[in-house]
Amino acid sequence: MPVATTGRERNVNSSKTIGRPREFDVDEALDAALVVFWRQGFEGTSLSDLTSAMGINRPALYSAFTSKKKLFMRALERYYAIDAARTFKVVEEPTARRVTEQYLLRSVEQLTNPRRPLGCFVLQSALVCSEENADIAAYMSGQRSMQEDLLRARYARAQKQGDLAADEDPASLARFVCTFRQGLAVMACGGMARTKLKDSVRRMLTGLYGDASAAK
Amino acid sequence: MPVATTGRERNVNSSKTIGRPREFDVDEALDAALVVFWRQGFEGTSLSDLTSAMGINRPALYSAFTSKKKLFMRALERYYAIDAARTFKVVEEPTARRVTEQYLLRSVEQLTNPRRPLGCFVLQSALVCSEENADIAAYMSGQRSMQEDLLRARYARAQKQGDLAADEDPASLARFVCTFRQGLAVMACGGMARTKLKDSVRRMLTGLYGDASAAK
DNA sequence: CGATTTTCCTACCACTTGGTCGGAAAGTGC
DNA sequence: GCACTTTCCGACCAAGTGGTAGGAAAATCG
Repeated sequence: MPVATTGRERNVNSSKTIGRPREFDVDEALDAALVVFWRQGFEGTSLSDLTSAMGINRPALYSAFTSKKKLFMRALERYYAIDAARTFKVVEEPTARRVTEQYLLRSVEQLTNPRRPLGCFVLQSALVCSEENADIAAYMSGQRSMQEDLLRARYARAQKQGDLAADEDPASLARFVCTFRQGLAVMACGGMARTKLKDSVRRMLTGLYGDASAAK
Repeated sequence: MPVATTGRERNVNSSKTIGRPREFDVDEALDAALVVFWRQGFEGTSLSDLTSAMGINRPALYSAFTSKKKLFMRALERYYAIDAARTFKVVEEPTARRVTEQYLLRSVEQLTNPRRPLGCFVLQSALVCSEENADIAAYMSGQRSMQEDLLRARYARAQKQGDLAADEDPASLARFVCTFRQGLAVMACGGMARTKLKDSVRRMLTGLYGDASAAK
């Protein structure tokens, strides 16, 4: 469930604001922060890493984003809006099978987007943390399981509509698909090529639906 | 390829060493360090976290293990020797199919060992890192791909022996199995129950080998 | 016993961490 | 022009980081 709405702030270009106008674009700065968190993880990213990537200085960061953790949460929102939106839309596909196929194929596209860091922000930005930041690791884990919930709900609906076998367990199926997709994310993070990931997806779909699966 | 040999140091109980005897057991301390790195990741673990868990003070740590990174590498060795050894032995199974089945089932056992932190040390201790520790993240990524190499070699041998279909691609198969196993590791790290992981493994094996797969 | 070797441990090091203060600067409305 | 509002930014903060120095302590050897 992407948290939606990026860019609440009035922008530089919107005419007539009172006080000195902000000299940087909030969304651009946020995107720069997102990329650093994505590459180095929450705990591997220092305030200095952030400010130099964002092109602003420390007090500007704090006045715009309050704290490192809040900035991270804003970056997550932006990730959902910019990078993950297309993947989440697979629940709109007409059949359960199409949902699975498109979920995995779009995941691969997303995980190996050449214009972005490799892998999955939700996975690698905070898989584990020190006690001090355990809340963030737990939050990200919750975000991951929400993807599973989304699929489970979609499969359950498909079952009601007779589009999924009555003896199938939607929760188990969703869990299985998500588990595999997390594996794709790990491999993508390690630099595995898109073609190889797609080959694995092809195998997965063959296992689920038989040889006649569409490999796009 | 587990790096083997833990415990090169002369131990407290081995009689007659010159100089003041060490007051802590090196392997016990190493194990305590392993657990902390496992739970919090390399960058999420501070020297203070380590010394308090190991029950020693800072100079003792440095005299025994040289540096934080070297200690981490020693912990990795110990992980292979203590936690992963049984999983790696699956290559000794008689058939390719048995190798796959046992690899996944033993992985689940290992990932949810109730006497250990959840998940996979090799995955979660350093999935991504700051630039300063990028070497560690890269090293761990290499360790993960060595698991894939191990399986690929085993499948290739099986193919030579006629135990794996001639038109099968051992590299692709190994990649697929390893990708799924990394997914299991992520889910285990997030607290997914052993029974649910085994259910996913059952699905995976059914997809690979058909319904008559042994679920142990 | 004293000399030697090794470990233990308090105190310390320079540097980085996340975060803030307060005045100068750049806009607005009147 | 002047009051007002907001941002910019150098300087600063306490606390924590990985790592070390150096003397006291505990063992062995002769």
